[in-house]
Amino acid sequence: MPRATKKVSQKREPLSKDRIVLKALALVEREGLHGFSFRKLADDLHCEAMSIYYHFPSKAHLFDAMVAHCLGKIDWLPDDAPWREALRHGFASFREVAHQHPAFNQFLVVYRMNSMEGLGMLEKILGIFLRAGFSPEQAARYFRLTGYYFMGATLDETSGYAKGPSAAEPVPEAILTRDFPTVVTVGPYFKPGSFDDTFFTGLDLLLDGIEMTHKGGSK
Amino acid sequence: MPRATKKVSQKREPLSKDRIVLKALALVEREGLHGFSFRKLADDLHCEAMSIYYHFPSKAHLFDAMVAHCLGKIDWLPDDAPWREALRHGFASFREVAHQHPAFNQFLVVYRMNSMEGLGMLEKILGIFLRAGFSPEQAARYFRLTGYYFMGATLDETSGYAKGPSAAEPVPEAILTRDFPTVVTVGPYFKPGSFDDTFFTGLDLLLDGIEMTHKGGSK
DNA sequence: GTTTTTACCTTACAGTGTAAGGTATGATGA
DNA sequence: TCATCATACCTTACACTGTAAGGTAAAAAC
Repeated sequence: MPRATKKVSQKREPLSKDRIVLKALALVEREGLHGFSFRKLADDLHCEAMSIYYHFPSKAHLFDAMVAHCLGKIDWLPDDAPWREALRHGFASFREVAHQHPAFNQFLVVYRMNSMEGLGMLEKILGIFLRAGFSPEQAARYFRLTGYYFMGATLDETSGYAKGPSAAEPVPEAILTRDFPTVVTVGPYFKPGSFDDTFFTGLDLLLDGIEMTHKGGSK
Repeated sequence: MPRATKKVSQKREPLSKDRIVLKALALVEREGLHGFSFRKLADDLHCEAMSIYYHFPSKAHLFDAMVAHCLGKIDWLPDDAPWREALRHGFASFREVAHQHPAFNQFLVVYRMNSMEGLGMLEKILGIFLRAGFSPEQAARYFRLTGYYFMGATLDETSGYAKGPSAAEPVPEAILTRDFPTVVTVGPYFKPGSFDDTFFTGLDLLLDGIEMTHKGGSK
């Protein structure tokens, strides 16, 4: 059906970047990344689509602001905290933010952190490694390792296999049990119940490995 | 500019699923995931957009087939290979495929593996863990850990920070050096030169950790 | 020789981001 | 007080998207 062309003329709070960003994030969660559009967002805001352009010159700019909003919610320990705790805490907080916006997280993980807020996050994490005494080269490498793991983890947790089918033609149950017995056997353990445990197990595994090169090498 | 409405009537090879899939993958690499469209694909195939619908009932079905094509190119060691080598080899091969299709990889990593080929991949990896003597629960967990890392790694390698700006308003050089000194210091080490090293360092770190629980626990 | 199937094309439609330009309201300067 | 200007929003229009509905020429099946 076509969307309502005439709106009831009603009092409504004026637009603002913050209000638009919040409604946009909510819309993405309601309709999915794919289902998001300026028209639907305008409906939610009780305004016309083009009014949004007064506040954001393009969809890309709006999405930048949404990323910035999410990154801004990450909690970091003070700079003098021990590096392992600082990393664990930062990643855990980031992960919580990702879980608050599962649909938007699909955008977040492929977002290149070249905005002010994105660079701020890089600065935070790289700073933790450098202050811990790692060389710039080590910092870059370990940032990558932990970042890889983190991105993949939140991505899978928010929109992976456990979230149900995305293939256009999902495999029927009968064929599943016949052709993929291992998947069926292991399937029950793919439930979100163990997400937390699994996540921190892997993160600690990586941090253990990183800590060992630290103690052994540059001390 | 509008695309040419009249085509030069010329001999051309008939359509086929394979030909469409290959051209579609090429188009995604040329124009990006965002720039892909059935009209452009039809131009490349020298046919009309709707002709593609004879072979694929929807864009989702076509993209499923593209995923299947990519997954089909992954090389796996025989079932009797040692589990660590089998995993390393499979992931390394998958990674090569991902690097052959960097733009499409953005779709691949968020793809839920519920298609025949996706489940086939799950079956392969879970099988490696089970044959190695891990319990189904361990298999699920370690599949997750390694999978998280792998997905994040290929994602960052194919479209991460090192690939240049994606933010609508990238931060100017001057502000970068002023506000993000750590990023600037570490920046040189973010070049793709060390991708291979970094990837296998992290993978081995995880496999080391996994191997230790194996030896210690269920032997 | 008739019918059916295959492989493609034409047209049309609702929805997309957004360029171009219009308009009501309030602030500012004379 | 009146003209001017900026702000905040809206209207219209355009080139694009995926795809539903239906048409058509050639090949295959009977």
